[in-house]
Amino acid sequence: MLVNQSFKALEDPDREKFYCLSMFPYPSGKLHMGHVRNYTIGDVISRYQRMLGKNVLQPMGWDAFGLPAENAAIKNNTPPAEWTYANIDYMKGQLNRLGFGYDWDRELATCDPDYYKWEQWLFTRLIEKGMAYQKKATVNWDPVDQTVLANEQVIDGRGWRSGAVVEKRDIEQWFLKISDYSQELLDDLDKLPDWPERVITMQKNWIGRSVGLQMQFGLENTTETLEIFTTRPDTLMGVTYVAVAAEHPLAIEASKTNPELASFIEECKLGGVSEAEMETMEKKGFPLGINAIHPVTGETVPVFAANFVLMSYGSGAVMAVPGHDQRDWEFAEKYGIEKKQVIFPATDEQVGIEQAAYVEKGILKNSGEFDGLTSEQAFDAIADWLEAHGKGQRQVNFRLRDWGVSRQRYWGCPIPVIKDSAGNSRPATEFPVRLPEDVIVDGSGSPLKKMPEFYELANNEQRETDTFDTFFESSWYFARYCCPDANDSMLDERARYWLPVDQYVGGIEHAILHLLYARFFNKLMRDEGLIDNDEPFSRLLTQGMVIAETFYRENADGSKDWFNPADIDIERDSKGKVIQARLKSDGQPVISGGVEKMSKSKNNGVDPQDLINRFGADTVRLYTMFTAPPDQSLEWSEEGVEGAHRFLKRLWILAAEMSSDELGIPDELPERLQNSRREIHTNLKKALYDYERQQYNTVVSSCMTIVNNLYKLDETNEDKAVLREGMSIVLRLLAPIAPHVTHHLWTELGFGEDILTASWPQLDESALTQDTLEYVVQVNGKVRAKIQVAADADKAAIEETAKSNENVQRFTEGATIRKVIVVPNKLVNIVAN
RNA sequence: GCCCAGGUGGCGAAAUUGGUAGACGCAAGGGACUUAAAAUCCCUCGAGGGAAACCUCGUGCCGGUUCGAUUCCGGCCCUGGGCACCA
Repeated sequence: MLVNQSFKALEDPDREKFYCLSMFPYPSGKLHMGHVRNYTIGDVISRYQRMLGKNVLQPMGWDAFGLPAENAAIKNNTPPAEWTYANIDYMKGQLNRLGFGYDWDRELATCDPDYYKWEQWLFTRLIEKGMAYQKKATVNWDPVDQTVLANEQVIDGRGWRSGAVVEKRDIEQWFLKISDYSQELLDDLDKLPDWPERVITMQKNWIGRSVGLQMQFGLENTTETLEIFTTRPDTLMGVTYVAVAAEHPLAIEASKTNPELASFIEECKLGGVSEAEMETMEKKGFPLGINAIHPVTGETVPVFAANFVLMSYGSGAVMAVPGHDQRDWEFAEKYGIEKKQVIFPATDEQVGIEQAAYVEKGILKNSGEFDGLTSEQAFDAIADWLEAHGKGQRQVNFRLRDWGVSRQRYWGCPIPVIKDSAGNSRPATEFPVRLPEDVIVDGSGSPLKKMPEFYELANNEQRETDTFDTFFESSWYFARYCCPDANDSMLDERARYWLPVDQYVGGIEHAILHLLYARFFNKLMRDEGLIDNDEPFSRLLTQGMVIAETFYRENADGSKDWFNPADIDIERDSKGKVIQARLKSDGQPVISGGVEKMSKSKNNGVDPQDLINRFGADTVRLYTMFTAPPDQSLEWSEEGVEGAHRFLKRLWILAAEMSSDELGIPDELPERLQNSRREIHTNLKKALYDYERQQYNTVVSSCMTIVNNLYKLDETNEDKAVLREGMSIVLRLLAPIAPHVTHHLWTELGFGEDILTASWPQLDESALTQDTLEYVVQVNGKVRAKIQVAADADKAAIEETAKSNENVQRFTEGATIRKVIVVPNKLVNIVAN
């Protein structure tokens, strides 16, 4: 195939490389508009960099393991592998019809044993290094289907298929010690100046470094202690109770003699494990009938079991300060627990804790020897006291938790671990550990657990039947693209040539998890000696969602039927405002449900294939680039697509009426044509700037303005020369966005062989010069006039012209001019009163 | 609940980052061409007032800083993304 060769990337140490990567798709069936947008942005950047002369690599592949394949398998009775490979086939055809310049020789699919064998190998290395370990973790358990559910499969606390109330269950799982890299993952964010600020902030908050105090509360009548961490030691003297997880050993022990507590603990097992659910559910607790001993005062405070404390995070116990933490305040209010105010405002302001917790920092009172200290001073004083008394120590804590990579699913990479009859694990030694592909999935239990031919080994040993989290595969694919055929190692020297990725493009929804895991994996691979770079992605562009209007009718039972926007007619009033929407087929009204992310459930998706068939790939690409800046959401509009199509037609017609004579710009041009050239080059300047800052919607605007100006030109040879120059500029500016049309016109007009290898247009600064400039004149900040001033006029002359303007005089008459501000080349503001 | 964004004409948006608010496009209205329609081309297009010149108001809401605020600061409201097993 021709496209294959044009975009084949070879390592060439003599050329500046540019690795442009778009997040690979999950092969769900067919491309959706979100893919089209993502890959158009990536392709525009790749072609732009290529026209700048760089050695560009743009690969594509498939994030092929995942839950939807199992769901499709249940629904259609097709093996996940078969379904996945068929989807890959179809979607690859679609990508090619959109004209994306991929090096298909580097294509990879994560479900290919030649791919996943290397992550199995790496995982066994991590086990040997102690970077991977096993521990119990809580999952959503569907008691009817006897299966683990993803958070997405828990709807209102119930299993999506069975409808059964979901329970929490602790099972043994594999973890990666990402927490060992917390500090480096945080620090290295400073090495990423070309990442969006919001992504950096989100990652920082997610890693969540805090300096606090780890301390031990005693327990009455035992020698045991409770480990507790706090970031607010200054409020320690306000502790009035301690809360432990419902499944904390202390709670379990107490429940043996307390049936009410036992049933409370049972109740806490209901519901899912997601943080959003944990944080928004009603906070409940139950006293254990045990007291904890305050480490400083020695006073006793009651211990509660609480549903919002999780056993698997931290030590499963928290101290509670109702006076200065809102959640603790509400809990204390509910259970009649004492609230103690120990922090007071540093100002004269009177703030109590009767209505709500006082969460600000301030001055300590009611805190014994710490009275009068500020919160900051108290932090150190209390930490020193506890350290001196051996009851606690300062500690840096991270919110980031170790990454649980075990999944109790079939369609994933088998975890390469073998267990002996005693349950001891050892890493596998031969790779790949191949996933059987001819498998029946029925939605109950784990298919691999029902396949002795997979897990049974000699000597009574068994294979692990869990598979990896699919984030595992997507955490290193960017490196494998550099050397997808490396047979002897995970990566080879070619990875050192191409990495890091110069530009990564993908959805904002990946701002935290995927990007953090990929950064982590990059460091794991570096520490394994496979690559040298610290960070995988130098520059990041997070594109917004594709959204569209929704329309529905409500049925008698309250359910809704959703109609596709393509099947709706819109009526507007004389100002163009929408007054009514009707279904085309029956002419009856439908209700507008607002603008939402394109989805099957709201039936507001648009099929890219249909668009390509009707308008061509260039129109679809141009529309997605023009309608919104890449990082904002893009609202679908049929009329907008027609507008993009209209522009390409205008470009085509203008070119068709041109001659291909090579006319140069004469040294002397009439003022009319100097103005035309100034318009062209002003817009070229904007477009060059916008290409660099990746704001492609205004690149297209500038191109449209240039074309509008070219349409105004006359028939003289001088006009034709300006037209030819303008056309050569606009074609190259548009080439990365609409490659097919521009390539055709480029060769047709005799500009060159291949626009892809054409030189990037250069700005002619001399075309921008002007004899006179327009200044805006303001009086007290309000625009009162526009004046023409010679370009070389000095400040005094500009002021004089401004003051002498008739309308300006109207507004300054009778007032004293206090100040005149002149902003060069822009404006004059006269301050008068 | 917590973290992060974003709110500008009828609509998508722009404003080179503190200096003319609304570029470019869509929709709408008027006109030209046509027997007619489509296509194409030309004009109008934030709101209110005024023959006009021009004036007043206007960038989610309230307040502040500044000669000047869509842009900076403080407080609210709404919408969207993420919250560790969707990808």
